[in-house]
Amino acid sequence: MPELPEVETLRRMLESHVPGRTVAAARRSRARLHVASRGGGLGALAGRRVDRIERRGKYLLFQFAGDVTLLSHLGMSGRWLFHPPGPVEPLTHVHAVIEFTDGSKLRFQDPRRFGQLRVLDARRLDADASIRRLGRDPLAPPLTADELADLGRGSTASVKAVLLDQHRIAGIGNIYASEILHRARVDPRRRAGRLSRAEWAAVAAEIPAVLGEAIDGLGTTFSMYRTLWGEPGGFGERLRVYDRAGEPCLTCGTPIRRIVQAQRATYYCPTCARVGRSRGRQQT
DNA sequence: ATCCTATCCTGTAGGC
DNA sequence: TGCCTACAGGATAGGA
Repeated sequence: MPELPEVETLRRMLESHVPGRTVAAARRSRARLHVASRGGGLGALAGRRVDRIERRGKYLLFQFAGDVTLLSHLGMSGRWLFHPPGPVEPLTHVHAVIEFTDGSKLRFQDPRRFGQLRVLDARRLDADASIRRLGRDPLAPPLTADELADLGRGSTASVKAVLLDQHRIAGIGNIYASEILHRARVDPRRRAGRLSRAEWAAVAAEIPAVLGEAIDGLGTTFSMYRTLWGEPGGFGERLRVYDRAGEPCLTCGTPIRRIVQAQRATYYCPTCARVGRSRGRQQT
């Protein structure tokens, strides 16, 4: 479900409502998430005040007073929902509840259970292998064409696989990889090591453009994703290729093609990608 | 090292 | 209506 724009949307909403609140009780339900918690249960959060909410790639980090971090990954279907004081509707697949002293609460819901929740020592986040191996955030500051070319240099993997590799770039997922490459007019099947400097420059320009617009739209709701208030994101109607197989390209009218790479759907316009291939050879 | 495949889990949409 | 299959925004272990 969630890629960088969805997680960042959640982070901003959490950041404006949660810091300053103190945990009265936090518990994890019996139904376990696929990746088991390490470093103790959520009980360690009781009595602690939330200082701030951070993001690393697709991970959310709740920073609590006393150097305690709650790490959360939404997997494919995870949601954080915020509830003001008062009764809440019952929900299935709720794996964790954090109650604050004022009666408000956060619930973590994740039907597919690919999500993650871990309590970590804030001073030693790198002790967590998944955090330690994360590549750099593509937005802060924006990746340059040179950095991207370095990340892809010598790689025989597809350029789409490189964009999706969280050890290289932390935050781009399956929807935005297709959108970025389409707008950059790069064929997703190209081997990353073969891209020209001009192609990397186009990709570098589209990464912040696409991710930024998606953040402005509060993310893309394809099916599961909801904001902190349970609302869908608005960027879905601005997708140009994802889930549009057979529909006309908004640029040239060619039917959008769906292929499978590494068992995951990729969408692209074959005409736009071919036009982009010749860039740089036709300038003055 | 790098790349690719299979796997974890549940819900939903579409074909019959 | 029900049954079946295919597919879904993720990361990761293990094999080539």
